[in-house]
Amino acid sequence: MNVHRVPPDALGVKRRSRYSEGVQTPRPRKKRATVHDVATHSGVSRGTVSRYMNGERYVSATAREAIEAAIREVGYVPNTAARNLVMQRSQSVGLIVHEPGSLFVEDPNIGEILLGANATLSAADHQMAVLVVDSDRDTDRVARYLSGGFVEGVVIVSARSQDPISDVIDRLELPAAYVGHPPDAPESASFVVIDNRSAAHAITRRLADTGRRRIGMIAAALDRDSGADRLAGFREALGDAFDPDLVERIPLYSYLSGREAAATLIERAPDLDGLFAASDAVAAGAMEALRAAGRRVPEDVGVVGFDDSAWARRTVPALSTVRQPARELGAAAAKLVLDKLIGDAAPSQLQLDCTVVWRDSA
Amino acid sequence: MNVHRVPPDALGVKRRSRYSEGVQTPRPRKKRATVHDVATHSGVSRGTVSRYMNGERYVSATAREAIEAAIREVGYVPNTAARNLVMQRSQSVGLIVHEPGSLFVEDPNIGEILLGANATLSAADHQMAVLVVDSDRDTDRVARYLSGGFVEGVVIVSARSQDPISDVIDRLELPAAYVGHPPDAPESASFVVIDNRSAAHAITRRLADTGRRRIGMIAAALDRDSGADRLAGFREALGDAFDPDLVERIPLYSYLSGREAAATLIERAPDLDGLFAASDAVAAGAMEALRAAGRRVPEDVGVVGFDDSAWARRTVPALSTVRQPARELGAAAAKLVLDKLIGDAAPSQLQLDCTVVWRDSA
DNA sequence: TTGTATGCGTTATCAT
DNA sequence: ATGATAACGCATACAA
Repeated sequence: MNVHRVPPDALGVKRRSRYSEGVQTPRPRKKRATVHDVATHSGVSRGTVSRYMNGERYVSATAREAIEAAIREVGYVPNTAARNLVMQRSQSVGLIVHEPGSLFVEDPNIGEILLGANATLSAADHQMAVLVVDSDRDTDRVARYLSGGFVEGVVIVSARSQDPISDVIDRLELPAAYVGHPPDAPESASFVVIDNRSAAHAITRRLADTGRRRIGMIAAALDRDSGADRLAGFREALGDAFDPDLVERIPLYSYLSGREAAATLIERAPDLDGLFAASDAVAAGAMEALRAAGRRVPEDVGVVGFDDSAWARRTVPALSTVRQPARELGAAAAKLVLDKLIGDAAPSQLQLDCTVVWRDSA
Repeated sequence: MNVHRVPPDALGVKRRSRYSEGVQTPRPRKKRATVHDVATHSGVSRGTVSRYMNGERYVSATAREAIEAAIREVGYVPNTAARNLVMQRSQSVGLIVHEPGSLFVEDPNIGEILLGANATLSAADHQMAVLVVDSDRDTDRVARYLSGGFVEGVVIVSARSQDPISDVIDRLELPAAYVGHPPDAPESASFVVIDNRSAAHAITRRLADTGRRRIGMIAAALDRDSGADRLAGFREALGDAFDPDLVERIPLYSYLSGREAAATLIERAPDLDGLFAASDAVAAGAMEALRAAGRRVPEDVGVVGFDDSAWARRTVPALSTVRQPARELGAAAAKLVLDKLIGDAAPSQLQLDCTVVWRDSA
């Protein structure tokens, strides 16, 4: 009956009463060799072995050789848990992915973000541990994990509003950096975001420059910064030519809503000749609707998307879109955490530029 | 000058001499409250606090209240590193993703595998930590991490041939389960695989049953079991009708190589009327090439893929393919590790069945 | 250059 | 029901 309590108020998460539901047979692990074993086998003291391990000077050649032989002999492998305990550092950083399952699988950026963060952390010799939060139970357990000294800092990808994990991070004063900007983000955190507004501005401008007169938009996720900023950029780029009737709003970035929205839009405005979709998935859906309505892309309607995801290369014709520097986002977030780890870098907000990728759909 | 040596022979990996390249200012962390603090503040002993934390009986109501107040007061959060050290368990399992970057981003199954593994581990209240191996440096660091008691077991996804990580796992006798079957897998490990051969056989058979006479294949990743077995199943299904000239080989499962390979193939064999692509991404690329060459799918050429990834539903027409139970693969692998953690389950090999999903492309 | 002793924060074993 | 005390494996200040 192995029950462990996390102090409720300290973490601010619903307390879990049990570590494990089932039987908890503590399986007898093979005993591993310790510094002590190496010391006795090599005839030196533990201190000297430790010094050897940490590469300090003042280890004689004879001692070194004896130690190396002993290590081989007993098969010594350092215990990092002990090392962490005494050094108060783990050389590792958590990366929290907080997404409903389907999105995690679909989102093309997430993998790149992981890779970018890992590359940066790796260069600084920090281990990245990805923690996926997929249920309330996960939330709870991850909170315990974070509080346990496993990680020295954390990168958060796509945090939710009112995310309990954010509370924990805040309370623990864990150095953190967010990719994206959750509405209720803690003051102490740093952020890396893309400049949605100016990117939307740029691609809309470019669409207009191809001679399109009646340009509409399918705006999505207006409750998030990303969605709202893309609409703002679109509006800004069009200036006086902006027509509210040409904007169709949908809640999520999805293929299906994109298809429906486009159908509605061309019915309302048959003279539509340009379309900015808030994401590539939306754009793909819209292109399908346009095709079904007998409009040719790009001849009749120019279509542009956002993300440069796998969708963009799959549509026919290939989609003109905005490339999100996903890898750089991950790298930058990791860098921010590392900075906080070294000195006490002030919370900062980084904005990365996107690039327009012009293909055949407009 | 913080240098740490991993005993070369114990781990069998190239030894890293330094933990970090740059300056290593050990940033003064905020001192966190300990059991000791809680004990003194509440007027009970450390033992009692520990018992309270672990939910054991024999804690009086008065003691409980005093402890709870003290915890709130000092903001106590348990230190898992210390807990791990004394308990010799971390309640967490590593999941190693060993992929070249691009593949990690492209592979639709990896996300599902993660989710499946996480769900299973989560149910057993174990934390999953995803470790991505993307460079030699990563290999080294992950080896250290594994040896450090951070994780009690490990799930390995898509291990490479001669993977140094596998050596480490073997040497540490870390309970492990592989998703997929690396050629030089250690005897001690367990595996979860899909039956690539018979799945390839089944879908090829079905393709032939639609009346196709000249059936080709784009075979990928032949250095892995998955790739080799799919080719074997294809060949087996065709029997005497198998024509080596109709097989095009590519190194990776990718859209672009699929497109190129298909172009080559129809040039070499213009009478091609059926095509088995080793993955959906490859199939999508192939369909693009067929379209470009003026062939209609499925009228002129029937195309089938493998994976039932997101690709399969994006192609026009929708792709007939083989569904990989990716989520179940992850779940099963995690379960195997958990079993080893509880008792000493013998290494086992699990084979999961795939199902043919027949859509419109053939 | 090396050995000794102490502490890191917890759990566990004894007493009481 | 509770309090002392000994581990856990390692790093390090200090003594030698």
